[in-house]
Amino acid sequence: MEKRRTSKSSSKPGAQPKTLGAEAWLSEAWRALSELGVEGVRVEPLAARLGVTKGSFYWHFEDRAALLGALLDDWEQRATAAVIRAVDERCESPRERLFALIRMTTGAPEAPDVEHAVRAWGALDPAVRKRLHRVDARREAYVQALLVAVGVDEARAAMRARALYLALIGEYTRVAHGGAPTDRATWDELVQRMIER
Amino acid sequence: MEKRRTSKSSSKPGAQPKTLGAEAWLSEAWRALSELGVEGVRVEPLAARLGVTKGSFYWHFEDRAALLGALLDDWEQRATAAVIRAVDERCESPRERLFALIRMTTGAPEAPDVEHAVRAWGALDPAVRKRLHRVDARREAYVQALLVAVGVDEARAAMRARALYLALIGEYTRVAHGGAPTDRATWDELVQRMIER
DNA sequence: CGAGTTCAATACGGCACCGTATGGAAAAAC
DNA sequence: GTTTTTCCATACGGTGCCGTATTGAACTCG
Repeated sequence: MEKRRTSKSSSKPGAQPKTLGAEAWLSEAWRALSELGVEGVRVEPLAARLGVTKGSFYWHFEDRAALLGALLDDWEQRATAAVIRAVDERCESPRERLFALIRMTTGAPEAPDVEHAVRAWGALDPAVRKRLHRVDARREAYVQALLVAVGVDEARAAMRARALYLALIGEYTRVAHGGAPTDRATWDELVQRMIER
Repeated sequence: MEKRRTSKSSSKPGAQPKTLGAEAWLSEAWRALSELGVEGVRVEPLAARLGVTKGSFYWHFEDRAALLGALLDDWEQRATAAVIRAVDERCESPRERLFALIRMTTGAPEAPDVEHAVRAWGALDPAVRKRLHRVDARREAYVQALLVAVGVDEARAAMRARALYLALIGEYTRVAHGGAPTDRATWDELVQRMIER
């Protein structure tokens, strides 16, 4: 038959499968994306690194575009919900949540590369732009809500949430270039300035 | 002889030359870079857009790498000195200069694309990273100096200069994706917060 | 054990691009 | 007016990548 891409193997989590699954391709693709950008996500080099040939790839994926699409889906899901949940679980007061949010997002070691790669990608592909907009809007709204909860009035909160988020994007970009991460004191200073009435 | 790349033609500024110069290639390369990223700067497509063939390109440039190098030189020269000079000429008080600086940098319509493209490029090429570091350091130092001149103490000025500059990078990234530019009020709010004692 | 299913190897045609080699036309220098 | 220089066209070989087609090995299940 010519039906492929069923892929529910993987024996059991914990036993490394001697046969590749789609996730293996995905994770290699993530590495390539963050290190080389979208243009670095190529089928044959990926295959070489995985120690297989293209034959495997085209069994798991329709084509290269399908892989890129899968990357986006993966990112959009994890980029927002996970962080917000973690912050909400860990802290109570909105003030603590703000500081925790900044610490988490600026502390994750591989986040900048991924984030920057996706953004660089977005400058090239309109489909990626849309997702970026959604994610950005969601994150910014969350920050704004925290600021309001702290006591900043709506209008100012919107402006400061934007400012904070812009700085965060800037930091991702900066670190993605190998720049030294901005230290906690600087972030605290900024957040503090944004919080005050 | 096999000596090429002498290129001092261009008749006179004002008369459009019927024959291409290196600058024509450079400006097309800029467009490609900002629209498509480094990987979009390819010799043959550029030639097609200029209505000539590769033969022309390899007369003016050693190879593709030389073109990319020329782009970097061009950028580093214009990216810092020009803006600082303009601001210093136009305003007197450091406070005014700060607001003017932000307005100029966030107001230039093609700056975000160029800036973001160079930064995306920097994530891939270590040689580009170095230039980025230099430029970033110079810009940040300028902002810090302005903050100190306004009356912020050194330590805080360093942190706030960083924060401001990060936000600016973020804005470039944002706008490069087709996001709406952040409005003046938001910038003024941020700058104001960074200025206050 | 034989048949189907799952995953990968091999081999192929095609495209886009790089860089080189060589020749030609038009302008500049003599 | 011939020679030289300047700039571009044409043609070529080479590479890296995409996607398809076909075959084959290993595992699964009857």
